[in-house]
Amino acid sequence: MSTDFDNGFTDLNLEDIARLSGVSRSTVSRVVNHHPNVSEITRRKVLEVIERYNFKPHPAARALASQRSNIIGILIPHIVSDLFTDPFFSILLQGITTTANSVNYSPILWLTSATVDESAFYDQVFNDRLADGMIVASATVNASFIKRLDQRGKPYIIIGRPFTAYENTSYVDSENEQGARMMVEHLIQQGRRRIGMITGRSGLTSSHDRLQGYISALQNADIPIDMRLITPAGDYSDASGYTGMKLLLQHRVDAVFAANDVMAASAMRAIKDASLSVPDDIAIGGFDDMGIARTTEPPLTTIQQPITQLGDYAVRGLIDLLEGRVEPPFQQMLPVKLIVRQST
Amino acid sequence: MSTDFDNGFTDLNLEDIARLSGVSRSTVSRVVNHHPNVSEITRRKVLEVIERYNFKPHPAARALASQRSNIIGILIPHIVSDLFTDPFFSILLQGITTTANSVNYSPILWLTSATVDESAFYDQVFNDRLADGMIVASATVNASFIKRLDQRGKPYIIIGRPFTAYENTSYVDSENEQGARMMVEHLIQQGRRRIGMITGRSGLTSSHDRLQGYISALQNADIPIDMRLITPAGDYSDASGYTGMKLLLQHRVDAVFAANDVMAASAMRAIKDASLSVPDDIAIGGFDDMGIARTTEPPLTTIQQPITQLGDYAVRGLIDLLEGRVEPPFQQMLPVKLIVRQST
DNA sequence: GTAATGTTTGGGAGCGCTCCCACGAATTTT
DNA sequence: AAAATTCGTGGGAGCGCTCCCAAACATTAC
Repeated sequence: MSTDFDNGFTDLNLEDIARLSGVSRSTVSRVVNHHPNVSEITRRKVLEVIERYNFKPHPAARALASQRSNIIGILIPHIVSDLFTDPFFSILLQGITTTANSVNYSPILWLTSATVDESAFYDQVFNDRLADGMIVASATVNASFIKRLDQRGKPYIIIGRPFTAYENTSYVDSENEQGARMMVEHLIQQGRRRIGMITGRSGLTSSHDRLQGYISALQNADIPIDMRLITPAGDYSDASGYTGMKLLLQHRVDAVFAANDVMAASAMRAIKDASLSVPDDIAIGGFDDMGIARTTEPPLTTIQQPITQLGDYAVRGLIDLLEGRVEPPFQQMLPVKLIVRQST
Repeated sequence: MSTDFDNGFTDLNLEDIARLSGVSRSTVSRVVNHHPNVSEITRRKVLEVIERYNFKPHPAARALASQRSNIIGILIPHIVSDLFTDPFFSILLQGITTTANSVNYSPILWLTSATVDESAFYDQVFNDRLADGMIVASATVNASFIKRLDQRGKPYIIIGRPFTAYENTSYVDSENEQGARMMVEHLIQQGRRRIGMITGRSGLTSSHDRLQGYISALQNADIPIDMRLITPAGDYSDASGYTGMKLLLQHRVDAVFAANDVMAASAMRAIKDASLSVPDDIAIGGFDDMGIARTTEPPLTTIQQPITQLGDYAVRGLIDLLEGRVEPPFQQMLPVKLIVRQST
């Protein structure tokens, strides 16, 4: 079937294009899908008709026949408040979407939210028959989550290395440990010796890895680890940065590495409130290079994460998995960069 | 066809369910789609089998046969930097996604980004054959954009009332004008008389409407409009709030209404840098009730927008349009709320 | 020259649904 | 009582593609 002007829109199918260009349905299909065995002359002829009528194959028909939808699911199982305050997910989403679109995939979105029944939501997600594969954007996935992901039988990639069973799961992540080490080495090189750390939310590999980097930098420099200089209760929040810094002030630190920029900024406030100065009395280093790092006073030395590329690699890796070009697990760590500003 | 345990997953089709429950394909289809004419006993029998095998109809097959995909496109044609700094879109996306999922629709995402060829991107979006309808989240759509949207022949809803031709286009928006009026009336009620305004980015209906609300509040109170108290170059950015406030300081204002919270916060910095105090010397009101409004010193009086509901209404409106329950244009303005904190 | 191989093309079957039509059974009307 | 209507159900056709197979033709090898 094919009504020519459906809502003022040409809406033809393969068969119509075939008729209009004097070839068979199969040949048009070959042209559309860039199959090799089509003579140049036929290809041109068909392409011309396709272009003239602005023909696009019907995605549902294609999906049904080929059993591939060219749709990838993006799951962001995060609590609302994180989305509010943290542009990380916005940027990530942009990276994923841009790359997906450029390789002819459409991203469909699953977000949890406070108002929704979690278990029903996950049933929906895990029973989805539409997406060819999925990207899970969260570092908090646990073993049972990964198990369900595996049971689903379709490729997936996690953004942020998970703690559990990660030997066999596919992920992309930033070099958190190396970034933290770079930051602390930088502080040491500036002559700082009593270097404190405000840690991230426990249970996340990013927090773990950043702490690890801090420790290894100190060890490499033969500076003894002083447990009192590591705040126990940091959780990436503004508030925990402030209270963490208050604690560290009692131990006469001359530098502090905060596990993210938000905490670094609130630590700076705590320092000022104690009538001390950054970086003269205490140097501050952050992590993430969010917008806030540029607006603090003084601007914040921090570690830049390649967030957009995280999304980009996740999509490309997933598609490689999907098309069988690589075998799981697909694992990729992306380099980070030290951005020196005036806080150190 | 139907292999029973495909990747450890039951993956049956209608035909299989029909055979397993001793009825025909058609009857199963009726059960799945909640058609009325199925006897209670048959329905139960079929539902039991469906549940036992966790059957879900194949979305592509369904879409092909019914010519409806239950997918809605979400277009956010915004520059990167906005996404970075403004949680508006994150919250909106969450609202849209949550509602869509709850009514069995899947949202697919289109985001522009700096690295992508705009015209190719829009060709892709406007030629999409997958989505049943789309939600455009941007107040900057112009007449030619709306024309293409109309030509596409599928329902759409714009979030944010557009300037052009809006009589016939469907949109949902917040009561920006009314919100601004409420804020300025509040300032007047607090005894303020020289009330300045830092405007939003020109070309957006939100900026226009908020300015309009400011003007009408003053007029209602018989306070003459002083053009020098309206900054010409506000654009919703941190920087423009600061410079705008610097300008207003030269005209001895006793209150300022900033068209968003970001500018209100930077205006407060400008006031402090001039050694004046908020609210004693100058009261400040914002708009949006973003997270920042709670962390300024003092906390910011502002107007709360129902962002999540904006997404919710957009989805519901779109589906009503899709299913022919309402005729376009679907237009809806959502109420806003004055949140009084300590800055006024 | 013929045989073997490679290239290009068309047609059939099938993907898993929906939707229409038809038929028999149950129910209501006359 | 038969006729008319409603209800419940099954089967066929079709949605618009892909993919396999075979036929037709061109090319190369022997």
